[in-house]
Amino acid sequence: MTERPSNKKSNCLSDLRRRILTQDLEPGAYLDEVQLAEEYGISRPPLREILRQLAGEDYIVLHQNRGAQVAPMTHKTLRNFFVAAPMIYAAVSRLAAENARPAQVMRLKDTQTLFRKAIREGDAAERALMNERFHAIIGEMADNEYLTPSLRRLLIDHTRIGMTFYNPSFGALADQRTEAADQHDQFIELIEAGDADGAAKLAIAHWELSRAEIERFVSPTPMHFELGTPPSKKREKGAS
Amino acid sequence: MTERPSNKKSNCLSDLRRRILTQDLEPGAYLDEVQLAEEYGISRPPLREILRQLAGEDYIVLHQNRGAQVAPMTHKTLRNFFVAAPMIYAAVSRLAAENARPAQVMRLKDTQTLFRKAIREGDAAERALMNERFHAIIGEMADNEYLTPSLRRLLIDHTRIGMTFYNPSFGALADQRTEAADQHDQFIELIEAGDADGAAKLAIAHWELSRAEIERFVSPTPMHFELGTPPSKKREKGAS
DNA sequence: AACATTTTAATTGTAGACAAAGATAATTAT
DNA sequence: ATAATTATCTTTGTCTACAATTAAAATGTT
Repeated sequence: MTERPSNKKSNCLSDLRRRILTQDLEPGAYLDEVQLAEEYGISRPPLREILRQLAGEDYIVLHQNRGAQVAPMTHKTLRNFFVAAPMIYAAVSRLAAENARPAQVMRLKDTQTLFRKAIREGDAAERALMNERFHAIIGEMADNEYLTPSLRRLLIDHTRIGMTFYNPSFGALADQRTEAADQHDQFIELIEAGDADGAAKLAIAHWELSRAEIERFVSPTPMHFELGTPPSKKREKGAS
Repeated sequence: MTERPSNKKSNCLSDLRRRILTQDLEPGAYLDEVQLAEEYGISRPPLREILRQLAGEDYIVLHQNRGAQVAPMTHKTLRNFFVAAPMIYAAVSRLAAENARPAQVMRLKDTQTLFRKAIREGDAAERALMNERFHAIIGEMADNEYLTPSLRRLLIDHTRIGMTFYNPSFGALADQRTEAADQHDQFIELIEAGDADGAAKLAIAHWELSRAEIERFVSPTPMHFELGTPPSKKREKGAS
């Protein structure tokens, strides 16, 4: 309420990103402009600008005269993800090791600290967000404006998939998370050492670990992705 | 003037894309909201939505309280482009050959017809746009939402670079363009035949041809990219 | 009672007016 | 005359109100 307008707006933007990444706003959910505008203390025009930007970043999809929808997960999502992820992750990690700057490495270490803390405390959303931030920083390090768009897109769904499959009662995943955190430490070391080949190789290993976790959940049961609700049918509000 | 509002808006969006791709709006140029709003017969709020979307698509960059700037070309542009382009183009072309649908192939052929026509008639802008569309359709065929973001980003600058280096008085480029058009025909054949390896291989060859053209112009003289004008200095209007 | 049609309500899209921030011009002091 | 400060103007950012479109409800018809 006492914030400057632009702060409220950027806060709204980052918070909507957060809510989509953590599945607080679920894939396929429809967003209500007036409700969100009130919630973030801004009027509809600036909110609509934010929705357009989120659409450009592929967090949401806009439908003519029928509002904004959180980007749905389709049956093709996982298959396409498996094709693109290792290629982009490896390429970005390689470039990050070549181009990383000390200030960026510091931010990476800070994020890793928060990542481990979230694992310790069993905070699924925070863990997913810090993992996303970790890899987004590696993307910044790569400093290649032609690869970051796909990396960002991958991270959106990778984070959401990670939230979907999160199951604190399943003990085997605890080991998986510990190993993932250890690999993050290795990323930091390799990037600091400028070891491009090592970073690319680690990216593949890191990917394979994540892939194994995903496949373990996908294989036995049919995928429980939300299919996007068609616009003409009854629309569920995401922020109810 | 007699158009329905939403038509005016989508027309504005696509026309701004066109003007940026053809360098009618040059890299680094600043855009005037009121001027553009008048030009396209809409008010500022919807125009600002469009600018946000274009920012999300990386056509332009927004600066807090100092307006929208056409995405600048920096000294790193070409280097990063050379790293990312062959990888993305090859991957996308491979997937296109695997997944292309007949209706898409038809659109590809139509675009190719327009592409050859533009070459014949020496229409540089139209040629650049039809080349962009051709490769964007291949991107659609690939049907992988994680690769298209980077492909789109590459095509923006590839198209702009093509316009920059376009020189109708230089005869050697005529051969280059003919060969590029022939390769487009080969793309169509390979995609229709579902030859993934062939399409990926052709993508590399197509890239090498383009790369050679670019390097021929870059080598002798220093790059004549526009560096983005810093916001605090006097700002040139793009649509003057 | 089921279906089609009309009426009502809710939501999205747009416009014009106002507020705030930044850049430029003018003024004053040294 | 030059530099700093103030004032003006331009441009961006936001809000409220209105228009248009779509979804839902109600009414009427077969």
